[in-house]
Amino acid sequence: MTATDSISELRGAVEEAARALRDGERTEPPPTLDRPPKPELGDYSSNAAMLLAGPLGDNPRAVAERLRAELEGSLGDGGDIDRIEVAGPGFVNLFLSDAWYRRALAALAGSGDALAAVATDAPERVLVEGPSANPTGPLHVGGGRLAAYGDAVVRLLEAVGHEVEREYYVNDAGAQVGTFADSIGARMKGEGPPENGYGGEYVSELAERIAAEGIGPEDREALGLRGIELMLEGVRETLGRFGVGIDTFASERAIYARGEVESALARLDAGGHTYRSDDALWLRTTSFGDDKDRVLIKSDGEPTYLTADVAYHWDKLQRGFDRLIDVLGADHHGYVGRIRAAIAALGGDPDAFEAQIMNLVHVVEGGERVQMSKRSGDFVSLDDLLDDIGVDATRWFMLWRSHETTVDLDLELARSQSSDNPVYYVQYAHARIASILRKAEGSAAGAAGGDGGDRIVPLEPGEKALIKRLLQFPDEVRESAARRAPHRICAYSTAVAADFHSFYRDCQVVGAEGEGVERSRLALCRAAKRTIAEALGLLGISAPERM
RNA sequence: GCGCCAGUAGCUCAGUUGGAUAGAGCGUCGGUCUACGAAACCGAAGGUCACAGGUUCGAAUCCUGUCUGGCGCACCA
Repeated sequence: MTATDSISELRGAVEEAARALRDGERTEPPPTLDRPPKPELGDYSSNAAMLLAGPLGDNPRAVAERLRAELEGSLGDGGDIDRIEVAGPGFVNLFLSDAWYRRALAALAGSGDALAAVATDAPERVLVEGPSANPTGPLHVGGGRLAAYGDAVVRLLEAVGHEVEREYYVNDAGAQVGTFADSIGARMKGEGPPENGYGGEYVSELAERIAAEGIGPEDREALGLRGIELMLEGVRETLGRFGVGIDTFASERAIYARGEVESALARLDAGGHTYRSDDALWLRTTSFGDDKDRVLIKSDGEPTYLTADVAYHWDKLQRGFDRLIDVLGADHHGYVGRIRAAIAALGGDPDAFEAQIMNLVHVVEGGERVQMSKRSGDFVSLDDLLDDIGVDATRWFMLWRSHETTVDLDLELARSQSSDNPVYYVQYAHARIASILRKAEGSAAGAAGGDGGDRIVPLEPGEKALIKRLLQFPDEVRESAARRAPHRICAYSTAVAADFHSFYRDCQVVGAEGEGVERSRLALCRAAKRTIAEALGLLGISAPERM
């Protein structure tokens, strides 16, 4: 038996009862099985009667009564329920027995991995691209948010059984490389940055380092290439330190070098999707839902950024991925229509392409926003942030809000190692449990293990609440993965920690009296500890044994 | 002007295939350490879910319109 079975069994029983009332016909959408808002309303609750009222032509409360009779038969025989009530507009509320809770806990304790049960029935090959920040400077906090998010989404997708690769697209071609080279060259000559150039302190350091390698300011190409190479090295180091693994770095130059841009252009041309106007080559993206057509080759003969990107996305599809997820900054959201259109024009499935738009992150200190601008060089780099508040707090504060909303990262809050800081709150719960388990190793019950299945003492409300919370984990992971919403995992782990702390206040664990009580509470502690660790693991955050 | 995102407690935000009296953290006020970690717990105050219509047994959630804020609307990347 696995952890989800306790919930799935109940859900199945409700669906079964609903079907019985409709002579075997299934109800669409399927009835819910939720936790009601208040404990007086039972352990679990279903809206099945309201859904059935229409088709059956009966009022919801009457239908609910019939459902209750069905369920009392099916669940009652197994001794799973204390009682069933009909309430409100027609909710069917289930009050579960201690026997059900003991079995649920045994199932939790018995499965070595809380996530074992979440596998999807439709695994996909997915490529997640991000943060793909320009290699003309170090990663800043915005890139860090893209990286943290992309990485958490990858972990979620892998947890539910998808086959995922992570890729970083390197813009190492085009005009910006020249600008970057000029900026480095200017520094070598002791000059300020050129107009629209890069002026950060790191450019000076780069200039020094590259000069020492014997490359002079006049060698523009070598300057640009080497500069980007070195920046990318730094990016890799930062990402590594941040716990973000990238499987492949895809080079824009390489896309050109392999002739993929030409072949993409040829394919678009052959499909009749391009035309010439004003000396430029245009892609008719409006045929595929874009607002206006886009230029592929400028009148000066140079391709646009879009052209390489189209070739790149086509390349990704050709590599056999079922789904492409691009993690993009909010300032790129105008871009997704073009890519979709281009994919369609190339004959691909535009729905295979999915853009996750990340909103901005503002670093706040003392109520004021710290300014960020790569051009002036006055920005908070991800490295600086990691030095300041550490990997765990950084990841937490970049993930705990929906990616669609802007987030203010309050340095003082993130730095504080106190109860104010939610990441420590969750980690503290984990460390506290670890401490209890260490203490229990000496006791007979702790050494014996087991799940307390022989327990006859009734369960406390705090124990039941925690068990229900832990049972929720697989659904939470599935939902978070499906919606690409790691912030839900932050909220969930906070809730587990809160439920644990309440349980801990009410229930003595080590040395608890009563047959099997200590054993069952230790089993609950182990399950809670493992769940917190796995939840934090999905976020790339550590779960310390001590703090 | 057009598009995307947002508008929920004093602040920061959760809350989507439509469910019961809308939640959490911070802040404020008041309690709890001679038992396993007080980095914790318990309680209180705090809401026209931006506004107006609509859909139905039921709307923060779906539809339409309006207002406000952020971002984007290149032969830049």
